[in-house]
Amino acid sequence: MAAQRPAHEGRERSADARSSQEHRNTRQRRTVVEALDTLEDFHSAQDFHRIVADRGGRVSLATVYRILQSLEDTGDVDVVQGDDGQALYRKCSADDHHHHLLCRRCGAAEDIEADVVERWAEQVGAASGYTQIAHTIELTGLCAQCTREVAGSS
Amino acid sequence: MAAQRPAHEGRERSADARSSQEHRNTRQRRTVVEALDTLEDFHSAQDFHRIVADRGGRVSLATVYRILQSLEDTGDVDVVQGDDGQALYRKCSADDHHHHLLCRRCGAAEDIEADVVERWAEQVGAASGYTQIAHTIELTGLCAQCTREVAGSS
DNA sequence: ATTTATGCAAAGGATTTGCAGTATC
DNA sequence: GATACTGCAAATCCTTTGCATAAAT
Repeated sequence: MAAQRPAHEGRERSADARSSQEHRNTRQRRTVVEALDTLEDFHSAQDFHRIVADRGGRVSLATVYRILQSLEDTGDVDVVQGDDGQALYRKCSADDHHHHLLCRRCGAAEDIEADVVERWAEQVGAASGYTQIAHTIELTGLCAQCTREVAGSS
Repeated sequence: MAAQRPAHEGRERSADARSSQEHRNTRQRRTVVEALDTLEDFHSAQDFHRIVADRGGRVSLATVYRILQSLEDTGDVDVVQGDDGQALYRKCSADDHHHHLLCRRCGAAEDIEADVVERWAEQVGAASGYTQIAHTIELTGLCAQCTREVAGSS
């Protein structure tokens, strides 16, 4: 019923409620985490599977899903729901809350901090009597590069 | 690849690029649209199918999907991707661009206009050299009612 | 040795599509 | 009557699961 909601809500999570569970340090887990660390932007589980495969890693799709899910539980990845309904994962780089600006065409991603919006969200929520406001904010557009390319070909 | 993007982008759509196509006025279309008009908050296609059925309407699931899709194209519904990856539809009450504040607990939804953010989005995008900025902004929280109820039971 | 993780294949759930039949314009 | 719309069932796509096996502690 509720709409999209990224792993990170507007609220901060207690710094100890995540990570360092008793996960077994398997090759596939290491492989996926490494891929995750390498990539800057959001990718689907299927993407990770392919990416890992391209790099010579061999991890079954089901396992990729399981690992990603486990990382989601421990708060080590950000998750957003893609347009087409597939879940997109990205390493949780900063511990602080932040948002993204994605290029619709090439997938590039930039982090953007948004004090303004943080405040705005709290404000609007409060005005309607809502509490525990969390927000999902994603900006998409065409990066400078793609803007040029698109202009050139049209 | 790109992240969630609601029916309404940050851009305004030309007031005539939507609605009033040459859709045939079929019983099933009327039925679905009526349900849509009745309900205030977001519901999945499957929800609509069931709701319509409960009211005695007989519209196949596939058709519900097709109608909802067509309404999306004409800009007559707002669409957001639910947590579990299912698309949620709601009638587009206002003609202007707006966002939502949803209650995580009871699903209530409020419209919120957000000039501030509109401007902010443009600004941030431009600062990074991005063009054609679109934004997805969803606020979730606990409505006043639910806030009370939750407080009472914990 | 125990216990958790992995692979594979099958199962699920949401959404789409092909096609023949039907309703609308 | 032509054409768009519907229903049904099959087909996709993403994701989850059951189960036997392999690996980690």
